[in-house]
Amino acid sequence: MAKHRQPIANKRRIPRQARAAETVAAILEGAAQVLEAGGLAAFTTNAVAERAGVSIGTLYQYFADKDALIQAIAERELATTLNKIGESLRNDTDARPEERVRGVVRAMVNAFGGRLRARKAVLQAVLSRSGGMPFLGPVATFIAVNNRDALDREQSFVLSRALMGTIRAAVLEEQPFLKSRRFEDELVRMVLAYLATTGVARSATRAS
Amino acid sequence: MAKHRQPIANKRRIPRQARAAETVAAILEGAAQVLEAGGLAAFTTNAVAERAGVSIGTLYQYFADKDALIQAIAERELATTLNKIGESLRNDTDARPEERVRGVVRAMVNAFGGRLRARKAVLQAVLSRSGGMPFLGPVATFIAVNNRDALDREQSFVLSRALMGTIRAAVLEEQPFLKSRRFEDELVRMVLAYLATTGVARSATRAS
Amino acid sequence: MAKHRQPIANKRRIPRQARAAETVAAILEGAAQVLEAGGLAAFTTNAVAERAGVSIGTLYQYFADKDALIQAIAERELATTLNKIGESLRNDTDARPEERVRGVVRAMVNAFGGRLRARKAVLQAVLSRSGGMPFLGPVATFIAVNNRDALDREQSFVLSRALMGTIRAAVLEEQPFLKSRRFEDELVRMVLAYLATTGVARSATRAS
Amino acid sequence: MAKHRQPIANKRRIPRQARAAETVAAILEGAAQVLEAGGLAAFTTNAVAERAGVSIGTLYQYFADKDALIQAIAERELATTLNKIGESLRNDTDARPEERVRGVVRAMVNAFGGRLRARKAVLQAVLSRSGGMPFLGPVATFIAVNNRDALDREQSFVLSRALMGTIRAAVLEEQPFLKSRRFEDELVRMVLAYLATTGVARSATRAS
DNA sequence: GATGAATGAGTGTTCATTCAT
DNA sequence: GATGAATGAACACTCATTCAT
Repeated sequence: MAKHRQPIANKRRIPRQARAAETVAAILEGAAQVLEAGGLAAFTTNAVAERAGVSIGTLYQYFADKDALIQAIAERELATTLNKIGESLRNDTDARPEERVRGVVRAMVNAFGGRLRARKAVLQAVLSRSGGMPFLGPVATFIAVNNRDALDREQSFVLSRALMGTIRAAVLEEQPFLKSRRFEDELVRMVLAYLATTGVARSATRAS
Repeated sequence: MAKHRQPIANKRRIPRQARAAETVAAILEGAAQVLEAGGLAAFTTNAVAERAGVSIGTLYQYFADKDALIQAIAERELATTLNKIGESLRNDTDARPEERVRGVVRAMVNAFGGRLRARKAVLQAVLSRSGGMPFLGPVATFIAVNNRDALDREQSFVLSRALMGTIRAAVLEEQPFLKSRRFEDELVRMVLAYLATTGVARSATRAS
Repeated sequence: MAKHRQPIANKRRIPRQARAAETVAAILEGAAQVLEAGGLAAFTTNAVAERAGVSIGTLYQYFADKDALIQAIAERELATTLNKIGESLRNDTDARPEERVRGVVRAMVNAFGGRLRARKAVLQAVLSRSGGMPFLGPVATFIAVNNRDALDREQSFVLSRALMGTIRAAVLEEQPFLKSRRFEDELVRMVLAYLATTGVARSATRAS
Repeated sequence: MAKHRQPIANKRRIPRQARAAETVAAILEGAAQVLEAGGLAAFTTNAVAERAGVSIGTLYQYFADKDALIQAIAERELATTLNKIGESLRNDTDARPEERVRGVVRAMVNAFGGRLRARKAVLQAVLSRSGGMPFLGPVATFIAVNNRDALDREQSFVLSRALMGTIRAAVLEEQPFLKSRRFEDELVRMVLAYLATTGVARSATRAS
C-alpha cells in the first residue's frame, strides 16, 4: 500500500490519475466485502462491481479478468501482512528470540484483521486457481532471512509451511481458538523447538 | 420449474450387485483421471462420466450430486492414507518413538506420492467446497492417540496441521524434494521437537 | 372397475391373469398415492413404480408410456364418478327434478372428495397434456340424456362445463366450502335456473 | 455446487431504458409465439429466447426464472381482458342488464379470440404450476361489483367460475362454436338465469 | 473513460424409456 | 414375465466477458 507497488493489471490501463486509484481501491474493497459476506460462492465479477459501486465495464478496465482480481486481493493482503511482520521485526530488534518469533506469529494470525470469512475465501480462491500458494515464498524468506544462519531449502520450507499451514488450517476450519493466546503459545513453541533442533542438527552436520 | 424438486428418495441407490460396484469403481477411477489430467477446472460431472465410460445418468444413480462425488474421492484417499498409517503403527509396535513417527510421516508422504495432480486437485476441491479439511481429524487422532499422554486440543491441532500442512504445501507447490529422505528427516525432526517441548510443558510427562 | 372395461394399454400386454390385474391395480394405486403425496411434480414413472412395489420395467409392461398411465388414472376416476352419478339417478327415479339434480351435483362434488391433492393433480396432468378434458363428454351426456328434451350441443356444453368447471375450480383453488351445503345449494340453483330458461328458449324456438 | 446459490439480488433488473423495454416486449412476444406454435411442450426458456431474438442470458436478465416468465404472460393476458371488460362496462353504463352481461361475456370470449393455442397453453401453464387460477379473482370481483347487491362468497364464486370455466373449457377443447352468437347467447342466458334466482333469494333486488 | 445491456458457452441435474440378464 | 442398471436427450440457469452508446 505504502510504496505503491502498482499492484494490478498487466494488460489493462495503469492507473495514473487519483480518480483511477480510488476506483481501484473501491473495487478491491468491494471484493473483500463480497468475500466476507458470501464467501467464494458469491464472488462474481458482477457482484463485486455492484458492491464497489462501479459498473462491470469499469471493473474490467482495471482488471484483465477475474483471476487478476483475486491476485490483486491476495497480493494486497500479503503486502499488509509482510508489512506487519517487517514492522514487528524492526521494533523488536534486540528482543529475545522468543519475542521476535511471537511478533511474527501474531502478525500472521492477525493478517486480514477481522474479515475471517474473506481471508478464508481468498485462501480458497488462490488455492483453487493457481494451485500453489505463491505468496508464501516471501513469508518464508522473511523467516529465513531473520535467522542468523540461513536455513537450507528444506528447512526453510518446513518451517514456513508448518507455521503458515497451521494458521491456514485454523482459518479454513474456522477454529474458535484462532486468536487465542493458547494457540499463539503453541505456534511459538513449535517454531522455537524446530529452530532449536535445526541449529543442533546443523552444528552436528558441519562437524561431520 | 421448481428449481429443485425433492426426489422421492434423496439417498442414491446403494450398490448391491457386483455390476453396480464395478460401475462405482469406474466412476471413481474416471474422476481421479479427470482430476489428474485437467485439474479441478476440468472436473465436470459430464467429463467424469465420459472418462469413466458411463452415461451421465448412471453417474447420478450413484452420486447424489457433484459434491457427493468429491466427498467420495476424498474419503477414498483418506481411507488409503489412514490404512497405511495404521499399518505402519501396527508394525512398529515396539520401535523407538522416532521410528514410529518416521513411519507415519512416510505413510503420509507416500499417500500423496502417486497421482500428484489428482491428489492436488482433490485437496483443492475439498478445500474449495466444504472449507475445512474434515478428513484431517482422523489423522490428528491417530497422532494424538499414539502419544501416551493425550495432547490437548490446541496441541493436537498444531501438531497434525503442521505436519499435514507442510506435506500438503509440498504437494500443491509440486516441490521436487517431496519424497526425498532429506525432507522426511526434517518432518520427523519437527514432530519430535514439538512433542518434546510439549512434554516439557506438562511436567507429568517428564516423570514417565 | 365393475365391468372391466379393459382400462389401459393399447400396445402393451393386455392383462389376462389375475396376477397381472393385481399388478395393474397396484400401479394405479401407487400412482394415486404419489400424486396425493407430492402432487404433479413428484409424479415420475420411477416414483410410481417404487411406490407400487414393482420395478419400472414392469410398469412399462402394462403402460405404454407416462401418458397412458395418466390416462388410466383419469379414466378410473371418471368411471367412479359416472358410477356414482348413474347410481344416484337410478335411485331417484321418480324424485322431483331438483332432487335428481342435487343427487348428480353431490355425486360430482364427492367424486372429488377424497384424496383432494391427487385429484387436483390428475386434473392438472390431464389438462397439461392432452389439453382437453375429454372425460367430461360422458358427464355431459349423462346430464343431457336425463332431461326429457335433449339439449342441443351448445346448451349441453354450457350446462356440463359450467357445473363441472365450477366444481373443478373449487378443487383446484382448494376452496374450503367445497363440500358445504351452501355450495351445493348454489350449484343446484344454477343448474335448475339454466335448465328452466333453456326450456323456455326452446319452446320459443320451436314455435318460430 | 451449491445447488442454487442465492444471487446477490434476487429481483431481476427493472428495465429503465427504452432499449430494455423493447427487449422485454420482444421476449414476451417470443414467448407468445412459441406457445402458439408448439404449445406448452415447446415452451422452453431457450426456445423463447431464440424466437425472441435475444440470448438466453438476456432473457434471464429480465425474468428471474421460467415461472416468472409464465406469470408475466398470464398477467399481460389478464390485463388485456380486464381492460376490455372494464371498457365494455363503462360504455354500457345505462344499458339493460342483459346488455351489460353480454358485453362482459363478449369481452371474455374475445379475450381468448386471437392466438387460441397460445392462450390455451397459458391456461395450461398457469393451471399446471400455481394450481389455482389466481387471475380469476379480479374477474369475479368485476362481476360481483357490478351487481348492485354484492353476492355472497359462494354465489360470487359460482357465477364467476361457471362463466369462466365454460369459456375456458371451450378454449381448451377447441370447440368450433367458441365465438358463435349461439354460444354467447347461452352464456348470457346462464348468467342472467342464475342472477335472477339469486336475486329472488334476496328480495331487495327485485324492487330496484 | 464509464456504462450496463447483451452474450452464449458451459454446467449440473432430471427422468422417461430400454434391454440384457 | 420381471427386474433395475443404464441411457442420454433435454432443460433451466449462471456468469465471465464484450462492445455499442
